[in-house]
Amino acid sequence: MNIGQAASLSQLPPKTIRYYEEIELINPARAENGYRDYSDGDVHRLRFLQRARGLGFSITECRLLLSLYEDKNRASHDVKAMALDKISEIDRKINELNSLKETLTTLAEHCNGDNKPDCPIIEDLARGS
Amino acid sequence: MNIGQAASLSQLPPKTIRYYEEIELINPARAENGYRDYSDGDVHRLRFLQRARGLGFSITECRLLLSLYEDKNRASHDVKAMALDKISEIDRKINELNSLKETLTTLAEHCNGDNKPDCPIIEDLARGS
DNA sequence: GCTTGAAGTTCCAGTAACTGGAGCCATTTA
DNA sequence: TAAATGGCTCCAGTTACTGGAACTTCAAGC
Repeated sequence: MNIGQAASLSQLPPKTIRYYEEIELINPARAENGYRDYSDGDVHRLRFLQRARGLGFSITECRLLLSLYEDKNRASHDVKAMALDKISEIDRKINELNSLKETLTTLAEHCNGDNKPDCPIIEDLARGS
Repeated sequence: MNIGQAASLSQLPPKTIRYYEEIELINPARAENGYRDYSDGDVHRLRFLQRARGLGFSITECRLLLSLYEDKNRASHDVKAMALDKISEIDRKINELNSLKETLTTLAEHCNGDNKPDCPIIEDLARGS
């Protein structure tokens, strides 16, 4: 498929997809006319990148995450260690999102009236985790 | 307190903190000697920024989130609408992190032996959400 | 009191990860 | 066949930092 379809399936702009090719995160085939030709696998990869980037993982971390699945040469216990490491990072992020959500929920509940109360909720948010 | 202490409390490098001042995300006091002087409130703000940035929110979004708490002039229903909007975004991120975590957990469990199996888990990951 | 090293300051240049635009070619649609 | 649409490359600009030079300030030891 062309880059446009890959873009709408992966939720990434074409510009970004071309950039990911430039930095060798993907390597799509080329059609006879010179157009990039994306496979379903390519789109899955792009979709993964879109999500992981949106969750605050750097390109380097994305490369690592991708390699966890794809690098057949790495020793199994290394894969496991890295996976476990990433899992605890993910747990941390989930906790932080939950505390942020809780704060926003409280805010939304308390701001029903016409006047915004002077809620110092940010203090709790910034303190906790 | 000086920038070094603010840095270690907020988990942000001093460079980044100075940059946040430059783009007017914080406005610390100055001591007589010209050193920046951070209050507890400043540190909370920095800590919040550190977390929100790490969760994939852009600087613009961080500004919005901060303004939700601090802008006394905005109408209450606007605050509520924005808060609810951010809450659904947070829910989406949490779901994505959970699916990513599940995938990595499966990977870690399946990669106990000496040889890494050829798991096509990435397919599920990239497809789902 | 002096020195020396760590930590602060500004300023400027460089990097990561895109993003927009010009100018050109290919394909689809009217 | 003409025009709109979508692809291509290349280059410049933006966002969000990050590193380094050159200088000042402070705290600790002699």
